[in-house]
Amino acid sequence: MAPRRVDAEARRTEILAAAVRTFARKGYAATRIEDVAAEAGIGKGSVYLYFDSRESLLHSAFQAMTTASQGVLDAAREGAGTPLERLAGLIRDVLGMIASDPDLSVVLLDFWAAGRLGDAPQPIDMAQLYVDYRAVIVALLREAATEGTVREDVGEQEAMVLVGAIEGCMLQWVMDPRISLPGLAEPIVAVCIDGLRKEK
Amino acid sequence: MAPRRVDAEARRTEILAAAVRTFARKGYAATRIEDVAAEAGIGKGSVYLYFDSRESLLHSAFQAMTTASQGVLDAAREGAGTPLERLAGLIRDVLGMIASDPDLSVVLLDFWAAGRLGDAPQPIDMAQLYVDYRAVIVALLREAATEGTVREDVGEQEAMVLVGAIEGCMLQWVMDPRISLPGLAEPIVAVCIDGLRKEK
Amino acid sequence: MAPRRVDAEARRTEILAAAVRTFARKGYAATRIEDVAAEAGIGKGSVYLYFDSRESLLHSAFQAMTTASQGVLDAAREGAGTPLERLAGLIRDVLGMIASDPDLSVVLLDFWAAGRLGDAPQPIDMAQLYVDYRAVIVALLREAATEGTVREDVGEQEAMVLVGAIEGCMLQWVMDPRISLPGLAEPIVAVCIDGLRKEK
Amino acid sequence: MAPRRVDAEARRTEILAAAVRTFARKGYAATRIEDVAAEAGIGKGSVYLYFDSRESLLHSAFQAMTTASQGVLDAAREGAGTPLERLAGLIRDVLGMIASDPDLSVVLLDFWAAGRLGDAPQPIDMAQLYVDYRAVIVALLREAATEGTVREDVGEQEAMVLVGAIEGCMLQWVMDPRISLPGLAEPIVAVCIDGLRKEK
DNA sequence: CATGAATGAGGTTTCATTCAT
DNA sequence: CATGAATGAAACCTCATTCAT
Repeated sequence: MAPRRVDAEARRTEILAAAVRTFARKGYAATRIEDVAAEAGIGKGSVYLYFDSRESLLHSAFQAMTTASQGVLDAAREGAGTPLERLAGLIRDVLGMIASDPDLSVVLLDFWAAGRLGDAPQPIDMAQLYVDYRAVIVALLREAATEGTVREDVGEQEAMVLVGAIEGCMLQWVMDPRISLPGLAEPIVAVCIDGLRKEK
Repeated sequence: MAPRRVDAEARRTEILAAAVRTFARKGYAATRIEDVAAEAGIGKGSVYLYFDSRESLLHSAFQAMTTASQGVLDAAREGAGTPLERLAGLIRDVLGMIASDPDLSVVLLDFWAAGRLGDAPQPIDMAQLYVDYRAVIVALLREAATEGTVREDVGEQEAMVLVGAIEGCMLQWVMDPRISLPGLAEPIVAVCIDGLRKEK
Repeated sequence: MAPRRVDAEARRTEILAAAVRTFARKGYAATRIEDVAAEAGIGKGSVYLYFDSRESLLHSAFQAMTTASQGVLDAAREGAGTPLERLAGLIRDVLGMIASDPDLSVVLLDFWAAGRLGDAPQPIDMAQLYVDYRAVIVALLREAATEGTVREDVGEQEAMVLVGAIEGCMLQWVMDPRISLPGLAEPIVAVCIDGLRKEK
Repeated sequence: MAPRRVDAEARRTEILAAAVRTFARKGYAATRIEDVAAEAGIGKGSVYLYFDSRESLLHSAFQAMTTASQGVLDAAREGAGTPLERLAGLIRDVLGMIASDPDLSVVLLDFWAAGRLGDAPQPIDMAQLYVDYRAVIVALLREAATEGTVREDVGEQEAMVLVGAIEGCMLQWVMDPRISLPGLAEPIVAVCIDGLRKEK
């Protein structure tokens, strides 16, 4: 019984990867289950052996991205170095993670579009992901403020700007893949942490 | 005849506004032509007297947003004041424009998701919009560099960070409307232009 | 607005009639929505303008049969004549009704088979129909008992036998249409009311 | 080898019993091969080692019922006693047989619904079963007529009424299991053989 | 023999679009 | 101009059946 649990898990992962590739290429709305099956090299019905529905494919992809993001956030929470160094590290890690799986990142566009429909039992809750991001960043900024390396009044709004810069850069990269995403890490650090203005 | 023309134009605008409201509420993918017609208080077939297809409604909404954006960009190009003042003004204007028509901004999620499908005769070219934004910002930054108010090496990447911060803040606001969007203008200016670090 | 309410009602009736014909010919299980549409001479999608689902077609057919049956039962309740005459009239009326719309009667086979699945919001409740039949027949039998024309102890069980004879004869007729259904009315009356045994 | 044969036969019987239970519970239309396999405690594919198809399960169940019925009919043909006693015995035997395997009887609903589709190589021929029933009953009635215990003119139609009463009572019991089916044997005998009317 | 993963035909239902009124 | 009934292409999902293990 259950001859190869590993295989079933692996197959599920293969299908999900095929789904992400297809979503990235055609967009979630235009992707048919049959497209995913063809991309995975299996029959249409087989997709349903591993996923309940087309929507659950999207949701599983979202879960994968959430898990990866949490890993990055954990690293930032537990990392070593000064707060601002860890913040810069977080920025680099996030962009690196995104660049390491471009397809999944492109599907972010569909997460955003689909996320607002709260009908699903487990909706795609991008808002929560941003809450988590901001919480980590706010903590780092407060720590830096305590150490006197940033302004005293930094808080939630500054975290929004930082998260925004990251997400907004990724967005521009998705729209125009000629942009080098990891190459944007330093400019983000330089602009948002070190400041645009000339050193006095 | 002339008044007719006005009426037709007005009717078209009404329908488009109804479409944007509906897209904002249910998302483009879940919006049926009949939903738009009901929101506009007209019959389903009448929508087709003013728009070619469901997709053209989305495209027209995109055009409206593009037009508004160009207005803001033109103002920044032609505005008075120092370059950094004009850049700060641009940031405030963009967020103000977005906040002034929240529904249209929510539909941005659908522009992003639909934009990548280049099949349409008139694709939704968000990438170009960001190119335009960056061009204006780069020009302002270069001007400021010439004046010596910012680092000499500012360029395209810094513009991406600024555009990213704006778009990324808007994104967070769309996902969580409790955020005050105009209230984010100053933090963006403070972080990205004035810098996070404590004044020495 | 609502140019022809009558037409819509008529169209619905036509489609239902087409559905009943198709169910009678192929059985409910083997009938596809497209079969019904073809029988009605319309497009597949048009069926859904008038009925929510395939199942609702069956349910509506059931309603039609129920309504017809209630008419016959009302006639028996309010009829004139001795109780046994009215009972005989009921038997004749039921068989006449059935024979007048053979298709609908054939669909009874599907009502029976589908009726037990109580998932539907308005299940096909044949059991209730038989309860109603038996109630009328018991009332007539009790009346006859009071008058002394039948045994004192007649009751629910004798009503079951009578209902059974009617339904069972109809069943045999459905399975073998060469049988004359109205021609069975007198034998039922003769056997169940007048008795099989030779007059002493 | 010989014991193998027995095992195979027994396994087939088990599966069929599981199928009948499942058909009775969910109806044939809603029963999946997997449901039957689960009920039998075996794998889905194993069902196909013993039965050709889903439909053949239904057909085999029908065969089982037919065989049981033929046994009852044979008993009536060869039984001892007066014709009317043997007829009464037949009625009791049929109801007893039905009550002894309620699940199989419930599946009658599906035999009826499926029986009319003559596409199958071995159709479910309920009509023939009723022909057989009537033949036996007609023979008994004619014999009774010869002996002078029933009217001279009894024939096919009276047999239909008797078969109808039996089948119709069973139908009501299937629809409403609170009814005691064996308890209906005496009322059927009393009404259809002894007569409803008061003894003079 | 036994299994259950894989398949794809087939059916239901939706909805963008058309067009007669 | 305005309408909404009609259409049928298209997509989801199910499940009977097969077959490699």
